[in-house]
Amino acid sequence: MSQVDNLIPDHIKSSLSEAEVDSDGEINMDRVPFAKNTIRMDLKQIDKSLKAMSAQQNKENKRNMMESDENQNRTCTPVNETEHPGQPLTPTANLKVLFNAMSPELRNRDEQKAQYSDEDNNVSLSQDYEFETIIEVPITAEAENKFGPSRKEKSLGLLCQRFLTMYPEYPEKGEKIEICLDEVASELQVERRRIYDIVNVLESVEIVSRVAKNRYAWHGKRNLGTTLAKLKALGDSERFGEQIQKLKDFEFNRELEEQFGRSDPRLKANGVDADFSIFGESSLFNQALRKDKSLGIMSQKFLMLFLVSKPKTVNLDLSAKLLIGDANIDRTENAKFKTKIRRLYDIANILTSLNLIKKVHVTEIRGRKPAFKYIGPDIDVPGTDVQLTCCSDGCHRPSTRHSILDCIQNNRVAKIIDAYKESTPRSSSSSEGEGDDKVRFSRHSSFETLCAVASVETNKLNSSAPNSPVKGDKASDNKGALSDSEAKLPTRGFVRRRPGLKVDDLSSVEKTADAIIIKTRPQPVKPAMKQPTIIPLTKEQIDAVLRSLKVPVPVKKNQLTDATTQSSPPVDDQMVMNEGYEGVTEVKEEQQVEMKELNEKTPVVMSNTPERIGPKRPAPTGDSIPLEKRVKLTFASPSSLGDDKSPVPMNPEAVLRCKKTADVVKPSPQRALHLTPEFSNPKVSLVPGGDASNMETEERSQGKKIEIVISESGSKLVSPVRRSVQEVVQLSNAQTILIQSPISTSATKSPTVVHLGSQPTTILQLPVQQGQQQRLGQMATTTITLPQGMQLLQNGQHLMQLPISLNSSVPNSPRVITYTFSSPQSSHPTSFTNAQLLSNQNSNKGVGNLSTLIRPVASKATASPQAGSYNAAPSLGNQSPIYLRNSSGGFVPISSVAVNVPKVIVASSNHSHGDLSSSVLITGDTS
DNA sequence: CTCTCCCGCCATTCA
DNA sequence: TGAATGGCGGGAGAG
Repeated sequence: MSQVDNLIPDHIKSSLSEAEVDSDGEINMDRVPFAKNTIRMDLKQIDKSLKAMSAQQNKENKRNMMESDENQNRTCTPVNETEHPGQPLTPTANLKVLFNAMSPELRNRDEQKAQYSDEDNNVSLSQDYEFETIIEVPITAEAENKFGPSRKEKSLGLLCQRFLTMYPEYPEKGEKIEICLDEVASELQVERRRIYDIVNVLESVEIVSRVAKNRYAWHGKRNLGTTLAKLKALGDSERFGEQIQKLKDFEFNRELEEQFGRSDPRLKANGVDADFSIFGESSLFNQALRKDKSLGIMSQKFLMLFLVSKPKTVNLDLSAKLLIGDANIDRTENAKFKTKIRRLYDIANILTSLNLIKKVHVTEIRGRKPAFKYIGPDIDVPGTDVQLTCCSDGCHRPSTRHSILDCIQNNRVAKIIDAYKESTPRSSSSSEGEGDDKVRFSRHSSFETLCAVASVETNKLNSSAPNSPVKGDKASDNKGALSDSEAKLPTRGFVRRRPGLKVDDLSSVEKTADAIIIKTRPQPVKPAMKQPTIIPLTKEQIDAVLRSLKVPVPVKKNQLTDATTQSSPPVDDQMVMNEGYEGVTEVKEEQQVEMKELNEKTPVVMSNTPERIGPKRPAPTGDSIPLEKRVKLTFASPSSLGDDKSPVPMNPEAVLRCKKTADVVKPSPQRALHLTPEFSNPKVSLVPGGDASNMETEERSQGKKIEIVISESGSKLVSPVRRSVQEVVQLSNAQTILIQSPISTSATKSPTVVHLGSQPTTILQLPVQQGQQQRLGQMATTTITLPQGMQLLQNGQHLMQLPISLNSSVPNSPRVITYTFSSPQSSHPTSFTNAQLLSNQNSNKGVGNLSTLIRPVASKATASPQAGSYNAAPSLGNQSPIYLRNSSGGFVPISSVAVNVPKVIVASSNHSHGDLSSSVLITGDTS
């Protein structure tokens, strides 16, 4: 140490804090970062470097001061810092030189000392920001790293934070704040290049918007909620959630193979191992153009991934793959991947500083992985300050190279706008925004078009009235064929209606061009039962958002029912309307029936009343119906039938409601059909803290929700004629039944009755295909997922308890697991072993969410011949099979059982996902 | 070693 | 045409 000590000039020594100088005057090099490795150099060299640096720094400071005065309002080109080779001009460059000369810490201290000795304290902050920071940092072990412009201190996130502190988070209405990039760069003492990075991301969330060269308008976070909502709507419309889920399945399966040597056949059968070119098909994820690689657009896509994911956690690898559009990209070799990761780090750091995301660690099969979790405003809950306007400040802003929300340069948006213009002659009356706050920033040459678009959007918002021409046209077209206007719509989907769809027990029916809403009796929404799954936007808002983006949305006849149709994950289906939204208040109270159209490409009506649908629905001829459809229905429970508070008259018809997003020309990317969405569905709605009695009450008082998913298999491995139905029946806030039954359209005639809880009678009727699946080569399975404790009929007489004993080690050793359950009425315990980790994609926040599915593998399959291709069956031994009873009095034997174990895959640092809820998956023969 | 991500070259876009 | 932007990847700090 003494040797090193001798190399340190006295003036540097004196600048060291006491913390680094021992009582005997000897420098404690252990507390001087980098000193050990860098301080061995000639004193003359050090002094020379210091002098050069000091002189240069002073020169730089003077220049900056002059420029600062000069550039108050001018747009200027940054000084070319490379004009002086060998003579770095910027502090950063100086420091780089210094780093080679001596410890940066020592150098900084020397600088600080010189700075503060030569100048008074009136030096502008911009001149000595770093120094000031350094001076005031207490010298602690943690703070040591902050001495000097360490790498962390120069991080983009920190820089962004400093940027944000320069302007009000929520500026007053009408307050116009302009940003000069030069000033900011000067203020923050960074290169312009870094400012561009920050501004681009801020622009992507509409915190700023560009108004002219070198000038931006500051909006703060006033538009943040709206922007996020738009991103979510766009992501939903593009069904990115499904894609993400598919990719997660794919990744999970691959890891499964790597770790355990086998993948899940069902996932494979559902196409999870299909190539992921679909990620590149979407224009939103098309990286072909330079502008599509913009940091801002990338930021929006990145945010979108969070907004549509369940849970809102994604890792960079997954994001990069999605953004690149190649799931098989080599993450270690591929330069493209590395670059993408770099950019995502940049974005993530900025978004982190915006408190939109935070870094977490996710434990997966292969271990702990870093990831980011969305922590921004929850746009899934009511109360979100989402305005009807494109932007909350009334400024129709999204017109930039760096926004996928750009409705000017986005062709699809433009086409939609044109279509609306053609079909809707209207005078542009603007009601958006606050009249006194319509600040429009004109940067784009197509500003006029921008205004036109804004007007169109406004009209669209206003056109929610029943007499909208567009609506009328669309609504009148209910013959199953595409109307001209529909065909013109540049949408990804198209409407395929089923005329005359009827559903029993409907309290109201809504028919629109692309949607059918089936309403049943209203059921009172108990405050305590408010679901965590709330869609914050009204239908009008969603429509407006979708229209402003690129997704044609149905024009509703009755807006009272529209708020329920936002495409969103099943979790969010519990729609509790926000009272703050006028015109939808009634809906709020009676969200009895929800038809959720999850697949925008295939708006096909599905009903659980086969006898009515069947005749009007042509028998499936395989490829005759290239549609995927999901319809979610909620049926009022008998006890609630008398409480009809619905203002909507009963109407025994169903309304097809589906977004017309299918691309008529381009075949829709095939979608995997799997249980994932349902399993992950927080719609299970386990209310934390809710007790059993409450659930029981709810079970009786509330209606059941049935989600029917009819989809053409997205897998290349299965027959194209295969069709499946998934039904999720929410029996209460705590119980969900999921039945997956490949059916033909005429096969939904034999509902299965599931006996639940204390309900003595029928609770659920599920269409079960009979005798069709084998002929059609379909997977003959009926899958029911029951939460822990749910009871099933056994032999049509007994309720069978299915207690699941979970071992905490299960998640870590999924290969060999034995589960045993028994019926209280039966002395025959049933067990199965050799369960297989099936899926990890369903980790959701909240109690009862499922992330990992364990199901038995085929080794002990005892499936009956009717079990078809399904290869999983429990070892039921010699005991009597467990049956599900169908409505016709027959019984459907259960052929397999699986268990949903607690979510273990995703574990944030606070372990908020470590619930031990579980459920049972029962597979039965459908014949 | 991998993970992060700063840095600035230089291509592209803009005015 | 020069200035304004910003894509990109080398390479180094951090862990």
